[in-house]
Amino acid sequence: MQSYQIAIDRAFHALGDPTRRAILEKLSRGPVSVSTLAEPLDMTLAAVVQHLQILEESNLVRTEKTGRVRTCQIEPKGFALVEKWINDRRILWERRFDRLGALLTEPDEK
Amino acid sequence: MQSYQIAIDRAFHALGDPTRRAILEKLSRGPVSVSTLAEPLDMTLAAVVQHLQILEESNLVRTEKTGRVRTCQIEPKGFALVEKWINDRRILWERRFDRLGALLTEPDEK
DNA sequence: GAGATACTAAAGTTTTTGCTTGACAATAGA
DNA sequence: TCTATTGTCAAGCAAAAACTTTAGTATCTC
Repeated sequence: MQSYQIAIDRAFHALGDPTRRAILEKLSRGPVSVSTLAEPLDMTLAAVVQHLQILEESNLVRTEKTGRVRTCQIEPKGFALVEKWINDRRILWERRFDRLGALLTEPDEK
Repeated sequence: MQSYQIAIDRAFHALGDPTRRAILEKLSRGPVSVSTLAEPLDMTLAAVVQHLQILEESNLVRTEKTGRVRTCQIEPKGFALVEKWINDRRILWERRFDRLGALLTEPDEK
């Protein structure tokens, strides 16, 4: 399996683009085909497919082809990774904040 | 105040770069100066300052200059925004999943 | 006040990204 | 079978992003 770091890199990079986030917003309402996904977007189908490849490689989207239509849906794994990264940071900075609070409320502690 | 959409765009774009995430990782352990932040990174100080500007504009970092040294620290607002976006998506796709589950466990429902 | 430190600002270069184009494959429906 | 639909692939291009260079300014320390 690919390293945690690479997976994090891919997921955050994928989320960095507004078009890809728009795709994810639509997919969170339910699975749709590539051309349905492309329709409201002001770009060619080929461009949308490229975005989908990036989303799939970062485990934010899963796709499956049946006949000639590829259906796309949300894949929670990538999201979980991103949330974990943020949470890990928060744990660190909140722990610091707690220590600071303790220091301020108990200034005589040795 | 800037629109929610612009704030989201900035925060996700800022998090998309690995160097900026490395900066955030360091800052979550506590406030540091710009040059301390730059030291382990394989780039010039000027480049780090540019990253910091982006992080500050996206409310992920707050900085304050005292004398000649600028001290940087985590600013939770940007993180909260990102988490909210992800959570909003999850609410949608999990609701769908629940309905699907109900449909599968109670197939005779009219 | 002289030198060292800690940045800042602007311009230029290089790399990456997002997108298009055009040519093509596979499947569905008449 | 022929035609429209749905998607794929690879090459190329323009804009954006990341980074460097150069030339500063402000402040600290001696």
